[in-house]
Amino acid sequence: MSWIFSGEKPIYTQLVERLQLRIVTGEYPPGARLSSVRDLAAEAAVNPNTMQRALAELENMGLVYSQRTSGRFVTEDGAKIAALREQLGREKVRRFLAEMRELGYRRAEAAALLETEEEEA
Amino acid sequence: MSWIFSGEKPIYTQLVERLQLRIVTGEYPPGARLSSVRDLAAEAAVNPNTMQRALAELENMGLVYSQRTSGRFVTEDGAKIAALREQLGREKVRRFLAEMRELGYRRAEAAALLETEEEEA
Amino acid sequence: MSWIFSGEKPIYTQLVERLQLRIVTGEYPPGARLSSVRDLAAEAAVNPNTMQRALAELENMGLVYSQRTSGRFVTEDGAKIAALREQLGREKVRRFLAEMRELGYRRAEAAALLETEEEEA
Amino acid sequence: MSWIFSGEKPIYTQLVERLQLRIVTGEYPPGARLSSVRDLAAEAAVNPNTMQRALAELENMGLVYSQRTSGRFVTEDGAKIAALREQLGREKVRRFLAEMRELGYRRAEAAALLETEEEEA
DNA sequence: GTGGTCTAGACCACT
DNA sequence: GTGGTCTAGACCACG
Repeated sequence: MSWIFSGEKPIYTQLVERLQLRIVTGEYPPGARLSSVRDLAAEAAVNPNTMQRALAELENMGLVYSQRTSGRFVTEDGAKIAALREQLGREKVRRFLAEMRELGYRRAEAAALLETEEEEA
Repeated sequence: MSWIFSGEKPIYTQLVERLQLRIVTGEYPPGARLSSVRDLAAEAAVNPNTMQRALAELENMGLVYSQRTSGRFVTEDGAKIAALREQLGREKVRRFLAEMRELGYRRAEAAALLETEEEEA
Repeated sequence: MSWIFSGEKPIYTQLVERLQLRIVTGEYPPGARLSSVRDLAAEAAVNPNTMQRALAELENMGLVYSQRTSGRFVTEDGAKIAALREQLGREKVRRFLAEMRELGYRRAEAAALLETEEEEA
Repeated sequence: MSWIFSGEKPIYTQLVERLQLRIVTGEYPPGARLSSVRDLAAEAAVNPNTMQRALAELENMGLVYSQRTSGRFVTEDGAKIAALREQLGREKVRRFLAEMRELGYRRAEAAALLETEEEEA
């Protein structure tokens, strides 16, 4: 996953999305310790304050928790992660359907087109 | 349809997309006369040259044709329009699948989620 | 043959060329009487003076001759017409070779390409 | 090669043709870096935007590609260049045959005339 | 410095 | 009035 930002949305928002992705896909597994804010910020080439803000957001959602002394960890609550995964999926689905409707596709047609599209490796 | 531009992509590109949408959805039916370059430009609040560029692009694709004195017209070639509609649809599908894959959804799962999503009016 | 002028060269020059063409191709056969200057001018939608100048040029070349009372006639000298035909042909050939040379084609290659080109009806 | 424009066709079209010629003849070899838009424009004594338009056209055809910061380059695809050379050649041939036909020459005769014409240095 | 985009405003041909 | 072209000049992102 690359750390490229779009300028369209605030950077911290994009950081939240990328980190959610890593959690949801298991790249950051439940219970895993995250790198330090400073290291994550350096890796993403953003200001530490920006990264801090993104992590606070994740903490707010209950996706990560911090222990004063030992750092930040991904939640062990698998259900929460699964729920996030579904929520994000549904958002994508909703946007997809909206865009297809703009093109004049009803859901059935969109689904049909989906079936005939080859899946990449 | 609103004329709001994102700054992400060049304006003329976004103009092309909006106009394609209008053609594909039949808002501009085959054979219909478009407003003049100047009028369309005024409507979209862009420079006439920018609108001209977008229209030239559409002309290149064979979606519209221009007659010296009487204006620009949507192609009467329904197959071409249908092909564009499918192409645009496939692009959406491809991007959707890619995004879902990022979330760890394979196509079958994505399709399943699609089926359970209520379709808006 | 249409009477469309290019603006590139003087109109009377273009008239000369068109009339030469008609003579060379036999559309105006040897000895044939030409329409009056006024009629020809009307047909070509040019000023009679312009047509007059073109005809004078043709007369200078000996391709047409005028009889005071009865009008203008195409020369009966078949050799002269044949010579013109060849001269015009050679001019085309020369220009063709020059253009092909610009593209990096030597004569043999140009001739080869010529052979493989289908002749239209 | 001189930068003289005919007024018959748009300047940017003529620019495209001249540049194609330079590519096809190898004056701009495959992979070669073109001068900057501004320099080429100055050389041809046209507005940079006009030259830009011509270059964009060439880019559309895949004859050149641009790299954000370092400039424009001739394609390395020799086959593409060869194809263009042949296409341009065929166009000349077709026009030549059409003109000869106007003079009453069939292809065989035109070819014969071609053979007897001295090739210039 | 490079390419790329956009605006503003003018002029042309065509009818 | 229509589309089309051209110029002039500005601004941007990328390195």
